[in-house]
This record gives sequence, structure tokens and C-alpha cells, in this order.
Amino acid sequence: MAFSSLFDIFLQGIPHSTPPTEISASLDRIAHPIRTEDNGIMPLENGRDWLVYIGGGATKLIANASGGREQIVAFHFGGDLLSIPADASHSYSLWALSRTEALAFPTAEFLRRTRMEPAFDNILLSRSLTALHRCRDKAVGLGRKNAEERLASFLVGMAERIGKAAGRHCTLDLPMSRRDIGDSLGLTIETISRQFSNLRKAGLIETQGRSRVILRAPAQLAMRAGHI
Amino acid sequence: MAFSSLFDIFLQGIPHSTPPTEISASLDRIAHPIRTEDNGIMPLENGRDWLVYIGGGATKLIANASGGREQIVAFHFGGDLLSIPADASHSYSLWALSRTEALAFPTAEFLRRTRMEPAFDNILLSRSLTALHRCRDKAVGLGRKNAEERLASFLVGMAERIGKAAGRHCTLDLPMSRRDIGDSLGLTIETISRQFSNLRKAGLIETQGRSRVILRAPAQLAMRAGHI
DNA sequence: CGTGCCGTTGAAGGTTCTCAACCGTGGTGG
DNA sequence: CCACCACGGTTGAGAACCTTCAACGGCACG
Repeated sequence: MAFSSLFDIFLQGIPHSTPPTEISASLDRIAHPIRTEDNGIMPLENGRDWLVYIGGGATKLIANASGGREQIVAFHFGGDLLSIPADASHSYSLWALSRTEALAFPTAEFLRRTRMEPAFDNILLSRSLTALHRCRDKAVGLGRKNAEERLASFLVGMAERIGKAAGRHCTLDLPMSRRDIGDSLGLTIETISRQFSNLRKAGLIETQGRSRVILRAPAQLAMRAGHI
Repeated sequence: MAFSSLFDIFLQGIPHSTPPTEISASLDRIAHPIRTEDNGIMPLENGRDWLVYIGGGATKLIANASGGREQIVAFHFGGDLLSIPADASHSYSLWALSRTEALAFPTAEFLRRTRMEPAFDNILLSRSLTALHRCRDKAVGLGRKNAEERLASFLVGMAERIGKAAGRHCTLDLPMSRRDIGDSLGLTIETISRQFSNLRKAGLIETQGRSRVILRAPAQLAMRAGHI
């Protein structure tokens, strides 16, 4: 089955001392497979905390504020593991950006079943810390950077995660729209577009079609990202 | 010893099935006690990941962007456990806001010693997820909310953590300055001050001296916070 | 009692948002 | 195969919100 094989890939990412087949079978029983053919919300019942393993594809995690405002708090790609809380100041939903396969686990049940298996908690912990550190870096951008720095920072960060290095350049096929980038950086699509134009004029990037971006000077781009 | 007793309090927060005295002793050996009498940076050697347990007091976790810009990514109080990474897009430092006691552990060594004790990873995981969810909510504010909503959201959030309920009101003794609030909300001290004045004029809050805030109408304040 | 820092208030300026029009691409149907 | 349409992206002008610069007020400390 496709879902079982996805689950196997998930398990392979976890370094066991001994393969905990009992726990694996137990987790398999509470796994909710999710598959989307294209863009769209990933159905996750409200009111429970979820752990979601992205098998393949690309997703955005959206927070809704009042007045229909949307903030993308994270993008997640194949191999990522993310947490969606039920009780937060804002309501969260997970959306696919392309064809995506995922497994969702109710957090409480997942933790109950892995309590005696340190390898699971360990990998969960390390993923959570990665997500936390990424979210903090995002907060710095949202709080203290101008539009150009935010876009530069976004491109550099995406290049590290899904870019394909080619010599000194780097090719990036962005799975998200300008609107998604805006919703992620706390800016409007118009501002995103203007900053793309600026970076193009400065010779730092080149764009091909809607989704392809070539970083012509990744080092200079990083310098404009306002990092330290 | 004061530090040992602090470490005991830390251990008491972890629900053991059996008291892992060996691991406790092992952790005690890698614990770096930190104590500040007042405001000031908490000395943490750069270049390593740290886990810090705040025994008592109040702290701010600061990220530095280029150009001397500072963004406070989180406030932490007694009982909190936080993670500080060495390799991130920005450099982080932890500052005390008042008399503070803490224990710092090198993350890698901590995890190595607790690997076989699920209770530790479990509590670390749950704290990390809390921090992640809080950081995401902060990102929504920084990305999509105006100054009034950010301050209202800040006050409501602080009231939940360190407020003292008194009837329908809530008294809040803020350990941080206006500058700290501004650095946390991505705003200037002037804007913070103006928004405090607005909320005062609206009858939602009352201020006494520099640090005391009384939430006269917590429900209405929450409505202005832009939550959903 | 003076000094210094933190907080408050005002006016001018800047960056981004909003509104609007236009363009280019990709997909669909004739 | 081509024309058309719909959507996403680009560019421009004016408005809004926050910042910057500046001055003043007030509490705490020496």
C-alpha cells in the first residue's frame, strides 16, 4: 500500500537501536493518511493537536488572525515533521502547494505510544527545536527587517532547503506563489513583486517564468538579508 | 547549596516513573549555574547549543540582526526551559530583567545523558512545542497586526503567564521596560507609549508607575488583540 | 536637591499598503 | 492550431501607519 510505504519511509528516518516493531504497528493504527492531488487544504479535524509527517510535496502552515488576515508561519517539505496545536491564539490550517502525501497523528496518542521509545521523542525533539529556531529567525525578519531584507532572507533560506546548487549559482523552483511569499513575510504581493524587480535590476537574481529563481550571487544576497 | 536546590526544583518538574538518580547526578555535573543580581547578560559561551532552565526571575531572549537591530523573540520566567542555538541566521543572547537564577546545559551533552530516560525528552519536547506555538503566534502579530493589536495581544499573553487575577480585573507587574516591549513587538518605544495611552483613554487598562498595569476589561482587550 | 534615565507627547518624514490599470502566461475550447 | 479567457504577476500614484527627530515630564537614585 502507498500509505504503508510512506510510513516505512517515516520510520526509516528514525535511528533505532532495535527496530521497535510493536510501536511501529501501534503508530500505524493511529496514522491518518492524507493525500492531495494539487493545491488545497489538508483535512485535519479541529480540536486536537496533530503531528504531521510530510512524505513528499510542499505545504504551507497558515495562521488566521481576525479580519481574514493570513500569516504563513512555516513552509514544510518532504521529510519534515510538524506540529499543529488546537488551542492557540490563532487558528491554524495546513495547505498543500502541490501534490502532497502526509501522515497525521493525534499528538497525545502518538506520545503515549512512543513514551517508552526514546528514539521517537528524540527525533521529535530535534525537529521541534529546528522549527522553533526557524520560527525565531522568521520573527526577527517580521519584526525588524525591511522588505528587501525579508525577501533576500527568504530566498537564501529556501535555497538552503530546496535549492539546487550549480557552480556559483543556485537554481530555485519555488512551489509557492507571490501571495504565499507575501503572507509568509508579512508583506503584500505588490511589495514582493517590487522587491523581486529590485533584486533583478541589481543583478542578484534572475527569474524564469513564475516559479523559477536563479540566485546569481548568493553571497551578496545573504549580505542583503540582514543576518549577523 | 543554592544551585543544588535549584537543580532539585528542576528535577521535581519532571514526572519520573522511577527517580533516575544516576542521570540526575550526571546532569548535575554538566550544569552551569548562572545567577544575576540585576539586569544584565547571562553569560553563555558562544558556539554551543544551550538548554537553559530558569529557576526564578525573568529573562529576555534577544536576536541580533545587522545594524544593531534587536528583536526579542521570547520572554521566559521561573520554571521555563529554553533552547539557544549556536548556528542560526542571527546571534542570540539571553538577558536577565531582574534577579535571576538559572541552570545552563550544553544541549548535546544533555541529550546524550538523557537518551535512555524518556521522561526528560518528553518534558523537553512539550516545552519546545509550547515555545514553538508561542513563537508562531508572535509571528502572526509581527506580520499581520497593527500596533494596538500587538500591544493588546502582548498584555493578554503576559496576563496569562504572570498576571494576578483580582475579580474581573487583572494586575500585571511587568518586569520589562517599554523598550523591551517595543523590541518584542517590532515597534518603537514611542509607539508603545502612544498605544498605552490609547488603551488608557479607552478605559481598558490603568497604569501605576512604570511597571504595573491593571487590565480593567480583559475580555475587551482580547477582542482588540486580533485573535480568532 | 540635583541628575539621569525612562516614559510621554508632538510634528515631519519614510516605507509599505491600498487602489487601479496593465501585462504575460498557461490553459481551454472552438 | 489558434483565439480567447482567467489568473498571477508587474508597475504606478496616493494614502495610511509607523518611525524618526525633538522636546518635555516624572520618578528613582545618589
